[in-house]
Amino acid sequence: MSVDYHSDQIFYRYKKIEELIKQGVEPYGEKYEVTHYSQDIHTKFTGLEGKTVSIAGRIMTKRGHGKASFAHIQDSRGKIQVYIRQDSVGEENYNFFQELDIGDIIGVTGEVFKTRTGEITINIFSFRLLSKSLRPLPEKWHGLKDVELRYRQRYIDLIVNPEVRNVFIIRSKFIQSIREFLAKEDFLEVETPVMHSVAGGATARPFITHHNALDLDLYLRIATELHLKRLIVGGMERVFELGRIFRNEGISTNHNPEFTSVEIYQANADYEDMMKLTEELVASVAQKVLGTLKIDYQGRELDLSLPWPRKDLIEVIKEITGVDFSSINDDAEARKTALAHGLEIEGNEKKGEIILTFFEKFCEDRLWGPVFVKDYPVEVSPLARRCRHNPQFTYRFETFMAGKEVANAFTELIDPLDQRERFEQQVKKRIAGNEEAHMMDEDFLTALEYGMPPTGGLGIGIDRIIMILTNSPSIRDVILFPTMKPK
RNA sequence: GGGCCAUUAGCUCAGUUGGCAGAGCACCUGACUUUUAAUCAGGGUGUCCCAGGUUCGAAUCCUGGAUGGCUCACCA
Repeated sequence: MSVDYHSDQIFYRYKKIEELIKQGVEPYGEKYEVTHYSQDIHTKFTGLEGKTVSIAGRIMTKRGHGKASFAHIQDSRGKIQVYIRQDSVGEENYNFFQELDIGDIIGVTGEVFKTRTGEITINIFSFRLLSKSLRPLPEKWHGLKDVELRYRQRYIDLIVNPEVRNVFIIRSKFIQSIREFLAKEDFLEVETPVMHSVAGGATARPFITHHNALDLDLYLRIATELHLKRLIVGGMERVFELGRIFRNEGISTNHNPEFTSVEIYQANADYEDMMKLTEELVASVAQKVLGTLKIDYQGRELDLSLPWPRKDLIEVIKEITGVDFSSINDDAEARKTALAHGLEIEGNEKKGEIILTFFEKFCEDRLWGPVFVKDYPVEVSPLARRCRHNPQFTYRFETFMAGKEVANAFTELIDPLDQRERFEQQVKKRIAGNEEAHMMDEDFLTALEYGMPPTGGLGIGIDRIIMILTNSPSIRDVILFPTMKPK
């Protein structure tokens, strides 16, 4: 048997397993019939006092007092104290219980009572070892703090740090509530390919994989956008997809290579409708999951009460930097302004690109929000419809909360001729070396050529909103297994 | 990819000027029949992240590397 007992503690526990087997005790048992969760016993104590209950969970603490012992058992809902005494289970069983270790999973049956110090407790009269733990758990008082271990061995983090479990419960409820909200609004959840022959719908570098039988390189999707719009062409007037997307870029407290988005498309709608949908969806789901619209994020309040303000991108830049791009008329002048503000430029940027850079560098992280920033330059919005009053801009907005971009939406570009021109502009950038620029997607253009109804589209970054709702400083705190280099 | 910081017992952390490797919890031996971070008596269990170097002597100083965190760049 190959057991890594590099420490004495693992060695002792391994010896215990051998001893158990010798005594005919199964160290890895079958299921235990449970009647309650630990939480039930606390919340329904009045009705349960004196009754017999069965629970199963992991031993988290142990306090032996000679011929009686206390322990805490943790299940998915919390912890409950158990009490066992030799004169109620017999000497043999009692000695066996004493041999159990912190970390072992056991099932217990006993009577609910309250100790003299007032703690709700189960007085055990029978129990069974369900799973022997060979490795010692981190310390009970300080828990597991080493962030590397917390991410690499999230299961330990979940066992010993209850607040971590809570983050992921909120995450699950949040996602479930989004589904419920959209279903109620008649949106249909769909699943589109994760492997794409053209990676489109966003400005990002894709991961590449390979299909052996077809001898074909494929990209992992960087967005769900273009397939969902094909479905709008197909007459599915309200669709959404909630799922993982992949971008082959840097890792930071706000970026993980794989992350979760929900993209929502609604025919006969525009970006004004998407703003309403965004604020209603986020606010109602936050209210449901957290019970409040006033959120504390890293010591500062974020108020999600409706309506959220709408601001023009150009106005936001003017307010924060003093630069008025509405009076800057050509690319050269825009570049000069960028240089004057210390931005590094290559010399061939378009005005629209400079505007976006200005916004990202000087404004984004100062938008506590929630706020909708709207009307983005056409050069940086190749899938959005041009504004009627100014074709240099598009009906696109991004939503900011706590200085983070959490949503991106447009009145969709449905004109196949304009779309082709936009793709061609992107392809030029690709050829010039910009690996994030969009690829030409002929198949998508063909779909548009059949006619796509006027549509509003919206993408929401689930992880970032969950960061905010759970007051988490890093995206890795809301992803169960964040991307790590192998050790 | 750049900069800064971290890595010492299973976990959380000390470690002074370069001079025997430390504490708490956990663990081991024993006592204890309502404890609450149970208590009491005894026990240190270690590849000081790795590889070189300087030195009589390195956890400590130097060089290179690994992993992680923060940050900048890139992005959402």
